[in-house]
Amino acid sequence: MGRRAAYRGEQGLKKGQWTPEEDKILVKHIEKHGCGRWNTIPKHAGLRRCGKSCRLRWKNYLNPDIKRGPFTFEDEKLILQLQARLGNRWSTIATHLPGRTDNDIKNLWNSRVKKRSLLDLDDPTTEASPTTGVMSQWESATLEPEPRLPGETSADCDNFFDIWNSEIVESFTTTLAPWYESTSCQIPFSRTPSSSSSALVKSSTDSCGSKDVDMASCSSSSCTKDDDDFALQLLLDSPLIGGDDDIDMTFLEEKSDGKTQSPAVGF
DNA sequence: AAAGTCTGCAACCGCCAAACT
DNA sequence: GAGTTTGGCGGTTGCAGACTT
Repeated sequence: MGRRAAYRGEQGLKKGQWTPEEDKILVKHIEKHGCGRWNTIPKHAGLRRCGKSCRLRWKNYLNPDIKRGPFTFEDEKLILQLQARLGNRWSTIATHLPGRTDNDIKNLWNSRVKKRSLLDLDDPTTEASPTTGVMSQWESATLEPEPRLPGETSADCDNFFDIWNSEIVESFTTTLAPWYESTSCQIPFSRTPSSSSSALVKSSTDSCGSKDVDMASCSSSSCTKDDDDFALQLLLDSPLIGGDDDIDMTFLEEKSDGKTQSPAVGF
């Protein structure tokens, strides 16, 4: 799969799809010499590519550390949470998903957002729903690059996860109750007592057309895609994330001793 | 079976910041 | 300190395969 047919760019540099031969040359060179100065690599390796292109090819495709295959539900949930917290800082988000590249995450996000915005357009009744606010904020987050948070470190992100794992899921169920009741839905998630991480369990009944699925007893591999999609959809639809503030989110700030900075999309 | 449409994703582009001269 | 180079990032594009009609 490639972006465009290979062609020669300026100065005889090749662009477009990488061939298996080029891949082999690049991998061999990096295995032997490491990836130091990308601009010198094509010259030394004998590739007619720019350094940038080599770097990208290695980083997004050839690097053996890259995890391939579809994202799990947990991965997607994590991305959702991180995006809500960090905005479109894909490289930062990628550091929390070992083996996943920022490009993969970006692609996943873009396809999800695209899907969602089309759904919203198709269904005018979503106008009054909290979902609309969520999506418009996500989309605006895409359009307006969030300013870098000065001095933010991965430790700050970890702090966020501590908060998330300890408090948010609980708050998720309690805070959302009024909304789900108002929409005749049952709260779709409850927290498993034994779970230390952010395990969410779909309730066994609901009035919104969900199926009876116990997410806790269901590994990502044994769950059907529909189930995963359904659960993710509910997260996406949650008014908790970025809604227009009928919901008190101050517990986040209190819990984090002021470390939690105001999020890109309204946490 | 063919044509049209959709989706996933590899790769390019432009911008920015850090490092180097 | 100014100019240049390099690496990194996020946004976007468009091809190819999957799916639908």
